[in-house]
Amino acid sequence: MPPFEHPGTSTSPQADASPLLRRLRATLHLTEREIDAVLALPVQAAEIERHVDIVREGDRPTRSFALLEGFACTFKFTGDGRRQIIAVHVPGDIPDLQSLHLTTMDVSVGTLSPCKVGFIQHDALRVLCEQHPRITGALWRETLIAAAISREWVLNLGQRQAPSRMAHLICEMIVRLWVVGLAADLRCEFPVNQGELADAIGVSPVHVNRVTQDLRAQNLFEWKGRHLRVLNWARLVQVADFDPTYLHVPADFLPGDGNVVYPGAFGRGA
Amino acid sequence: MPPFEHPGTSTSPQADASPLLRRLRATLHLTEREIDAVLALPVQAAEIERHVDIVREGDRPTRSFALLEGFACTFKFTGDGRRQIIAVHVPGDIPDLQSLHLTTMDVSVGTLSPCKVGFIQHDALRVLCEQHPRITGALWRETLIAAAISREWVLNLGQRQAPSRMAHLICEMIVRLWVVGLAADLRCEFPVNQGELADAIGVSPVHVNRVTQDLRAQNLFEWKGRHLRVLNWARLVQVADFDPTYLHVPADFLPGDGNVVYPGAFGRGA
DNA sequence: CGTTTGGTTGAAATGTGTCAAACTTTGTGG
DNA sequence: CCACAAAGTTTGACACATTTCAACCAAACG
Repeated sequence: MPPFEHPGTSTSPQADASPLLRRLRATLHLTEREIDAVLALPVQAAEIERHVDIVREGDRPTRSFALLEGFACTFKFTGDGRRQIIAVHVPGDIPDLQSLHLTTMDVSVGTLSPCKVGFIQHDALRVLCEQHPRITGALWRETLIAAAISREWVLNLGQRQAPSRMAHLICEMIVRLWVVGLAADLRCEFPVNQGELADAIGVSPVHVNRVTQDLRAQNLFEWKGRHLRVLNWARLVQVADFDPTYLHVPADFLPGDGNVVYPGAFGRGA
Repeated sequence: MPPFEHPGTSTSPQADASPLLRRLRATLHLTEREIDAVLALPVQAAEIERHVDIVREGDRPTRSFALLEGFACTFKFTGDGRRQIIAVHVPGDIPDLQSLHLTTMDVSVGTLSPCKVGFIQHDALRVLCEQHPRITGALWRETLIAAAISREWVLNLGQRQAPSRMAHLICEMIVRLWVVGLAADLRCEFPVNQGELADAIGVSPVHVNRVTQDLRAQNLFEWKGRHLRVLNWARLVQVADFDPTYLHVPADFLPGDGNVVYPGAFGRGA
């Protein structure tokens, strides 16, 4: 499938940066002036179909994009064609923000579902950063959280077995979607098939199938079509060995009404 | 073992930030003023023994540190006590720079060998960044490269088998050390034992032993004590499926005298 | 309604883990 | 400089999680 080229007729010429703004304001109190500056960003909106690459390994982009609606993922191939999904992106993310400072893409980003995205030229972002140091900090922070997530994935792939890996990915998705209001009631869109999940947790599609049945049998969640519903959050967290610290979300933004005990950095005795 | 506390008598009270400076200048031309600003940073030097934690998961540091000499690593435990080494740090790195913008550490950093480090208060870094936007960019870039490295580790752990994983880690170490002049002639310090290597590539120590013997038998490298010597770089790169793009090192800074063909982002036919 | 996409199953092959013991090297104190 | 302890490496036998292959089935789709 060809990569995403310049937006065609299906593209609305402009969009506002409000999802981006919402994201930044979640952790940082912005002044009027800063808010205006973000909203003044020239954003080129585009709708992109499922399973289309937006940027590819080797590209040298002059713009980044904010994911406004839908799901995307970052991935990479080994020399013999095995794909690893390295991150899943949810609305509000800026999946290729790193290209602002790293000229060559070392990964590809593609859509998992139909998406709405907003492209922003690097020049515009650079001006924004120069004039608003606190926004620089907030964007930098975004890239640091993305980095924290890949670090956790390293742990997940390196040390946990398939059932935990899978539960862990689901926990992460739920929390991140919860934060942006897309997983109220522990239900969410999850437009991924078993093969894609397999590429994300580093196991074969067949094994994903078996593990899924197992977890389903334990009544941890329902997953059908593009919809996911967690039935037993506390237990899922336990199976996943999930500690949300790495997501750097304030504690009161986490799902689980206070009854769920996350392992926590000090939960495993000294 | 207790974490690293306030530097004791073995600590020389100050050090200069020149290794840090060298790193920044590698990709960015700094002005006199910028150079002076970096050198003026108050750096508190300390010598730290092998196998000591410098920062721990859950900490809320008010400073970061530059690794001046020696090897360190970032790691994390699962709930049942399995350790994953998430990154290996070489001189010039700032392993916990993320704490500048993320208040709580989501990983630990510890020494692999005796190290010399230089602590820098976050306040000082923040002032530096405010006054020198290009230095902000360079530091941000450093964190982005660290992120790119963990992404590659995700691929490595998720899709490659033990022999490739191991070869890949060695290739990465060689390139990163080569860049800072510590792997001339494809030899370098590698103060890691088989158990630690196991934690880094996500396999058991026993299996590391077997795989090592295998790769050694193929005359790819010698590894004895704390010293590593690559005997067949081209072949090692091949076994590792190693494409150094993700390290974001200019091509002419790579080892291999031009005869080595790295797979490259487009080396696998489209 | 047929075609495509995605899910499910079983049996056999395999890479890696585990355990426990022996061996070798390195470091250290007498 | 030796002797001993500690740390690290090597081995074998066996267990097990996961892969592979191939077939079949079910649901979604146009």
